[in-house]
Amino acid sequence: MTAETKARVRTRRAILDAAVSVLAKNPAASLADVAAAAAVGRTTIHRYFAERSDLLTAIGADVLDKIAAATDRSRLAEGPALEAVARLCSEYFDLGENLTLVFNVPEFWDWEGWEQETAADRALIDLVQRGQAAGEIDRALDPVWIQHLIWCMLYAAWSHVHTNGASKHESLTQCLRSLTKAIAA
Amino acid sequence: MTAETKARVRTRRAILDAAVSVLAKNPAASLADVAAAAAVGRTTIHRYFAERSDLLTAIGADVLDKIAAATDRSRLAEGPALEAVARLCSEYFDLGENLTLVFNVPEFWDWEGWEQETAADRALIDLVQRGQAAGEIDRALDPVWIQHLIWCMLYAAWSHVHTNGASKHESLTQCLRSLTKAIAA
DNA sequence: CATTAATGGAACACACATGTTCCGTTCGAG
DNA sequence: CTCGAACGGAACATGTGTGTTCCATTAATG
Repeated sequence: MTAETKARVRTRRAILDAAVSVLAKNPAASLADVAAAAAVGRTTIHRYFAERSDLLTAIGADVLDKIAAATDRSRLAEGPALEAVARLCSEYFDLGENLTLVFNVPEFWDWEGWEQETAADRALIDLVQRGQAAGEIDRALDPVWIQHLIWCMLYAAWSHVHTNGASKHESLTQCLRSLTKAIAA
Repeated sequence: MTAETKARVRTRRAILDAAVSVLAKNPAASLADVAAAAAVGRTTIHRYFAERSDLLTAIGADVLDKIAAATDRSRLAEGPALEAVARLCSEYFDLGENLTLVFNVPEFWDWEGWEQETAADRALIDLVQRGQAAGEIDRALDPVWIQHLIWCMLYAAWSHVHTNGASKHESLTQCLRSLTKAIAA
């Protein structure tokens, strides 16, 4: 018998998903709110995550996994750099609440998990440098700034959807057009 | 004798400034934290702002004032549209913590104060439309999206300073270059 | 069917932010 | 100098989130 029963992984997922959804909209939400959204008792949450910080850490790790998966799907090494950037942004945009959560929840601003450079970070930086070497991407822009810019523009795109009621597709289109022009040579 | 003593306006300013500084870094900071930063007793804060929400409302109004002043200084009606946008961004960037505060404190996300269109909003939209009519600014981009984009890129610039230790000047330079290219025709 | 894992809910102690009251002290205008 | 405005600090009541314990119930497994 595995230590991780099917039931346990399912409820764990339910808690994580609900927490992402609730906290993305209200960073000050209580665990009772998360429990309600997950259709789970509040004590059950404490069974899986002893303290609130443990839940947040688990969420962070989960987001990192999703970012890694989205990066892999983007096949950054293939084709023109600008098109690869566009593919990556489309994938990242689909992270939805997982993306806005990182910006909205203060506990993630200086989270330890971001400090260490991930494979996804490395892949993006490499892609930008490849584009700069090939003359596709503006050499005057710092790759780290471009990385920062991409995340913030994706956040802007989602923010545009939520506050101005723009459609997801239209918002992403405007975002990609702006971003591509911003970093092009 | 005016109802507003010189001493009162000074402490009021001290509280507001301290609150902006503290809350920009930690949106969950207590009023005791604000009081300590303002070198003021906690009860004094309640003398000026009965409830926490009153303090936040006052901060919002103060930020709106600063935005209006910065917009006026930018003289958006003069010169090429792209240069006017750059002037405006430089002024807005100087708002510093007043800017990041609005992004970081959840209470401001759906604040009533933003709903009504201000003169600054109108001036920026008008400027963008003027630029589009003159062929300086990309006609395929929605003016409201551009407005959104400007704020988010300024936030990105400050974020770049804080997390990556970039210099303020260098960060603003990269931001302006990216933004100008992004919205140019 | 029987046993065990998994859950829900009540109850509790604890910590902390908030808002208020009260009183002594300090500062500044007249 | 004097008087009143402004302030600081202690104390208190309140509300709320957190983490824990305990017990009854339900679901899954063999």
